[in-house]
Amino acid sequence: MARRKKQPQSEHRKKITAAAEQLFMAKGIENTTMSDIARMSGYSKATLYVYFKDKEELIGVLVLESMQKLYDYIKSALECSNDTKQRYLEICKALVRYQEEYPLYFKMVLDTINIDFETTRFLPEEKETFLVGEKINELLAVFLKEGMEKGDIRADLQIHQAIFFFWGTLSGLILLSANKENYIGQEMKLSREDFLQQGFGMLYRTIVGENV
Amino acid sequence: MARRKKQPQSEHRKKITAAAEQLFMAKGIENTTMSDIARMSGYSKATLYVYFKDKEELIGVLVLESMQKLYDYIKSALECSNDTKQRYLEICKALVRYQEEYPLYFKMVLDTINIDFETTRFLPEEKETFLVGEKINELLAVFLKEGMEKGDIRADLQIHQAIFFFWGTLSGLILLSANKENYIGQEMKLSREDFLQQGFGMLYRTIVGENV
Amino acid sequence: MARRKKQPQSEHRKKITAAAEQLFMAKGIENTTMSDIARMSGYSKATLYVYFKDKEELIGVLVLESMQKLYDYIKSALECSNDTKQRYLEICKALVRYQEEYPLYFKMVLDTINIDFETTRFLPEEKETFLVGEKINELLAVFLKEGMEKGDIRADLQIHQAIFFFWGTLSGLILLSANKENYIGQEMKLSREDFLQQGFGMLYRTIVGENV
Amino acid sequence: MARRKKQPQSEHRKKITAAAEQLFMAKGIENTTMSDIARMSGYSKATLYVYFKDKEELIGVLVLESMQKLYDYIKSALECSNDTKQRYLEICKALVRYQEEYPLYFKMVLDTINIDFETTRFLPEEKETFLVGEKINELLAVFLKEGMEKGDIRADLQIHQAIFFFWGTLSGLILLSANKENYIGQEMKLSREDFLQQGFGMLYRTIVGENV
DNA sequence: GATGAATGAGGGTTCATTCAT
DNA sequence: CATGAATGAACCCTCATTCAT
Repeated sequence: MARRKKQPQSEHRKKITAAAEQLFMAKGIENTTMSDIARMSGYSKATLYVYFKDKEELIGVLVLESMQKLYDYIKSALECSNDTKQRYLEICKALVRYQEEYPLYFKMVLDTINIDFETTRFLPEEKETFLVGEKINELLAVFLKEGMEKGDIRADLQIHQAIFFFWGTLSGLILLSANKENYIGQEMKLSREDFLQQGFGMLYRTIVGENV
Repeated sequence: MARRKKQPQSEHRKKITAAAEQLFMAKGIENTTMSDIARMSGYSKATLYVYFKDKEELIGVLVLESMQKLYDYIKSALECSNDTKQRYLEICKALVRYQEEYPLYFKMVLDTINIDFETTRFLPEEKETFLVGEKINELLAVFLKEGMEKGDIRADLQIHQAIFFFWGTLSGLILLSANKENYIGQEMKLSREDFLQQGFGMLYRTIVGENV
Repeated sequence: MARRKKQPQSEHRKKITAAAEQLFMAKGIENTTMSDIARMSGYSKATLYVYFKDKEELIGVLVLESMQKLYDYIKSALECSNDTKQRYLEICKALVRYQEEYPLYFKMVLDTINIDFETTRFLPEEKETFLVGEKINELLAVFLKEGMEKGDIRADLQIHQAIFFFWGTLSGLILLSANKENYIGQEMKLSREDFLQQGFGMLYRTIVGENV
Repeated sequence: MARRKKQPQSEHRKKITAAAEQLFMAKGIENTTMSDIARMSGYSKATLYVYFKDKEELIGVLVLESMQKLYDYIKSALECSNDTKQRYLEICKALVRYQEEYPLYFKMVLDTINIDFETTRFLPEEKETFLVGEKINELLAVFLKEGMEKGDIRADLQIHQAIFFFWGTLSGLILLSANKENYIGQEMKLSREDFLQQGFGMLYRTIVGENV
């Protein structure tokens, strides 16, 4: 799945991505120039191109890394408890945390990734990102199945569908609450956290099983 | 609804926005240059600046127009029927239609609009867009209230919260289904439409009243 | 000497030049656009070109007007008194006043006007400005002659030369004192006025006659 | 004298400033575009921006260089002789030469430089230019003092004042004679040189001492 | 005469990218 | 491997000016 001689992330690549990360966060991806990254990472501009094919690849790597973090977050979330609802809420927290740490990639992941790998040109990193996404989906599938077995979750639930349903609704909720935090605070008498908490609760009810 | 110029939307502005619209759609906003727009609209680059202060204003006008369309869609949706569920589903359809017609603005509206008008610099178009958004929210508030009165919708629902909940979840769902249409088709045996239909249904259940 | 149908400055032309004047003063000539002038004068941009061939002509007219003012100032200065020194100092004051009122043209008059009318392309206004300049020089010539006759001014003075000498030195002094007013205040303990006063005095001594 | 880059004046900067110089001279600063400079210097437009932050800096460097030349000229002038009058005339010659070689900067130096460094934004080059100007003033101060000690120059002369007096009058004279050379030739029967020579002589008399 | 409409011809500046060394 | 040096290709925007009406 790898390509570039994978020195375990060549130290150099790490320094560069670290610098890029910081700058992307501070000024946005579009507003960060390769010069900026060169300056901050301590390499020359040309050297950046030794380690990365182009700016796109650099971004791709960062997205991939963030996706791997998300995988870790969700994995941890599932290990936190055995209670289905508890675990569900931990997953939500993981997503919130991801959005807070990587606001830029959160959107990208929802937007462009997971494209048709037959028809579209794509970076190897994108494919890998997709694969990590798949692994996350598997994690979620297992979680749902276990919940169903316990009777905590509706038995008639279509697992794949539910996963997508949650991806969509949860990310939509989180994104909105992030972008309109002020507005939410003013209109309702709710903090972002409380608003999300309630939203998460409502969504949970859509899959909740009979025996609850 | 206010226009700066006397001319009832000076034809020219229309031609220009139409060209811009098309190009934004095809290549994205960032990748569309004023030269592109000039070429496609049949005007010279300089003429563009006669009718629009700058690229930003052009975009702002387009977003505003789309928002007004969305308002119309939702208004129509509510007039379609008296049945609460029916009306809800029509609203969802309106959103889907909006996303299909204005995929670019759909994201923008969720992202950046509704900013703090005290602290941030903003275009008059942005403020107007916000105002139209408010009008949409009022429409939705009335809809929910009526549903509650009929007993179709839970009496304990916090209206403002519910509106935001739906903005977030519905748009998240629609966006996801748009971006990953292929993937959805492959993974599940579902068309985008069916997937959305089910999703809309699940979300409706979160607010459904006792007497149903 | 005139060309353009001389309605005695067509009212319209006056309004336009007045607007231009004000803007040139406030923002500099280069930074004032024809649009600015149109807006401020209440005419359309195209109308400006009905009354003036181009921006250059507009400037030319303004310079000419200023030159005519300077003529008036100097004429008045000479009528103030019969004492040669007194009159000299009044001329100096006239120049200072001119520089203060028309700082832009002061420089232009010294720079570019009075060109070779055989070899160079020139505006009719430029020629007229030149002619006013000549009239000023005649005024000064008479002044010097009268001073010489009274014995207040050296008898061996070459009149034309002296006039040029004073144009150069006085304008140099005035310009410098205008541009470096702050610096002068700090370095010496002198106001601009006092510095100029002393300078004018020193220059006067270069032409002063025996019987003083 | 300080250089930002390590390269001992990177050859490239020299080529670029040389091209700019030539073009500024021929067409004026405003009418010279970065494209012009690129073409003439043999670099691409983008390369210009590698070596200079922007057009302003390019100009600043040129002005600074010219100022340094002027310093050299005046220094040499003072070393030419021990006779006060002789030295004075050499200084005048230095100024004339400077004006002939750098007519553009001659004006700029008199116009805008020496600004308040507290209140105004300025380029490092501008500050340096100012500093060279100060060094020139010191040279002149020493010259005047020596002349006073010898009794060649009036003992009651205020040195700072005199320096400014000469800056103003000499530069005014030189500028006028440069701009109206033809006119001078026609009106009087004098070459520019002779006119200046006489003018310099007259000005010298304003400071000449008792024992002459 | 007055102008609304339109524009040609640039302007300075930026940036991802390349390549010889 | 690392980079200094160089650039092509745009980009957004401005302005004096023209011309049909």
